[in-house]
Amino acid sequence: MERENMAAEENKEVVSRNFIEMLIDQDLAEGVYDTVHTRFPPEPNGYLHIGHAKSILLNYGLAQEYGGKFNMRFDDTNPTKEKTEFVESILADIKWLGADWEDRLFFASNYFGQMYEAAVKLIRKGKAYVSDLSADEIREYRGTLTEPGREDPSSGRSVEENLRLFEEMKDGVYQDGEKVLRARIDMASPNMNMRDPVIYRVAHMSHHNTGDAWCIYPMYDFAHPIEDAIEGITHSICTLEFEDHRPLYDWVVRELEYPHPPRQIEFAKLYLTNVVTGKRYIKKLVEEGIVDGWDDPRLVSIAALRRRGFTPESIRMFVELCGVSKSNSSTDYAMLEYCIREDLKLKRSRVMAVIDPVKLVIDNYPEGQVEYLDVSNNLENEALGSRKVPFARELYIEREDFMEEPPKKYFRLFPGNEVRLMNAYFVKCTGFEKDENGNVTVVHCTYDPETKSGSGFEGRKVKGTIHWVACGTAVKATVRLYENIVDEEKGVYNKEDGSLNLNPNSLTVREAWLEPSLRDAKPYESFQFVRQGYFCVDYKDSKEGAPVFNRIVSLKSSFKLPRQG
RNA sequence: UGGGCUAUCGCCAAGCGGUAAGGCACAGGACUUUGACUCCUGCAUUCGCUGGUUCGAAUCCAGCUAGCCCAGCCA
Repeated sequence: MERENMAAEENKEVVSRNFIEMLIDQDLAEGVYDTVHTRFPPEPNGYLHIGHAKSILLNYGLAQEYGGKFNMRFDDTNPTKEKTEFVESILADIKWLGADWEDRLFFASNYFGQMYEAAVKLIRKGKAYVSDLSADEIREYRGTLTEPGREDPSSGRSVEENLRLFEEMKDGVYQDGEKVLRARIDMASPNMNMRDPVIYRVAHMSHHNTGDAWCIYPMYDFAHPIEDAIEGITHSICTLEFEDHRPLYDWVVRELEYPHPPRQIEFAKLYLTNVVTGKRYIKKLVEEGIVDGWDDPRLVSIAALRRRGFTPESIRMFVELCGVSKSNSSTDYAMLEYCIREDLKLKRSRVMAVIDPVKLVIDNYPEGQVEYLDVSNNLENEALGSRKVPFARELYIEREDFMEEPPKKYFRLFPGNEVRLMNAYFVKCTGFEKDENGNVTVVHCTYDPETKSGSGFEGRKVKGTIHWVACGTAVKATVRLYENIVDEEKGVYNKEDGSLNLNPNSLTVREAWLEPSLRDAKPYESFQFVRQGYFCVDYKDSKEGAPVFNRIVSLKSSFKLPRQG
């Protein structure tokens, strides 16, 4: 009995809850809500990036955790910025991340009718009025951060007149900017958002969803609480910059008298160190041809991460590891790298690929002989099975795996030294050839047939093991190695003009030799190239029989080769 | 004295009055068919600063300091 208790005690996971969970627990305990219903409400005006993943996974995760529901909703209240193509890409990205909105896909624009009625209700209550002020005048009347605003000259209109004017706005009587509907709150509020915010504007423009049905569109601050209330959202989770808007959010749901008003909770955005997320910067990179699109593997859009070879699991792990708080923070990119390595290490085959080749000739191995070695795909995960790898007299090995004059503690190939060829035999370096420039062209060695992998040979040990690929059967492939696109030393942004400090070495393209089994690797398929890292087949540039591999992430290494030359 | 928010290790982040979790990174060591992985070990006498309350403060109070957000008919 006592032992059981102790076991139970040990198994009790010490998981601390984030502050949002604490608030939800409290709401549930106090009976404010009896369920949890969240949503992800992007505006379809661009592609999603790693920062959005946090919001998506947080909202979806919370709904899951509490057995509630999660809605997908496009916050498409401003036709000037929105496009259908973004709707498609956003849905694809969210699906890929694994958040499931089931049958609850909504568009704010489908609520325009209800929003119009809501505005009419406010007018009837004397809580909203039509203003004749221009945008510039409204700004003037709003006051400044330290001075209160002034009463709008139009604010004294009767309910009847406001109703008529607002209907005329809807009917297209007015030009863009000629009239707006304002909420009547407090022009002297220290919170700028409460100084009679504009809640409806005139915009004669086709909407991606409603076409030309409307020429007036609600503003975010008015529309968002209504969207949440209509859908029965309980916890409307958004980012910190909306904190100042919460009083307005609450004002709207209160004045509109929704029975179970949603509650807004804010959290800090996810930032990654030394990473470019700004749309205008990415646009510039694309326009200048520095990257090959918004899904260039060096970027951190969801599409870019997917193309690079990141998995949804790794991103979920990353977001979880980052945690949720209200302090502005910037997570180290190394944490993302850790997550993808962690996710892939048991899932992917470990294969041999030589990305900077030099020839190795085994002088005592019969010419023309080819041996098919049985190689495990992943020693830590037998479920991945095994494959046949051809072995022959002439191989490619990594250029850095041979040194004429080795530094201390170098235990790869050098004259007189013996190493293991991974999955094959011990070989002893007997010599090498150089060209007229002094570059090593061929390394010579002899092998010991006794030492074949798996034979149980225990006669002697070697300190080094190197990977290889047989020349005759190797597949040539393009391999792309990435570094940070910005210069980490100088900082992301140039202090003088705000431009990006680019890293000229952000992309290295190499011709590599691969095991023949990789000839038919399919787009998005990924592998661990022994010692080189994890690589994924590019979906864009690979052709039949000629895969292009993106390096997802390199492996950690505690051995650094001394500087060449 | 505009308002709001934040401040715990190089980076995230627990902690909610009882004497500083965890992860990443980093550094040692063991193991190893790749110097990876795995496994050990180390890594905040101190919580932005200064006072106060208390037997006891990262936690409560006061005052300061620093950073972020707000003056769109964007979201």
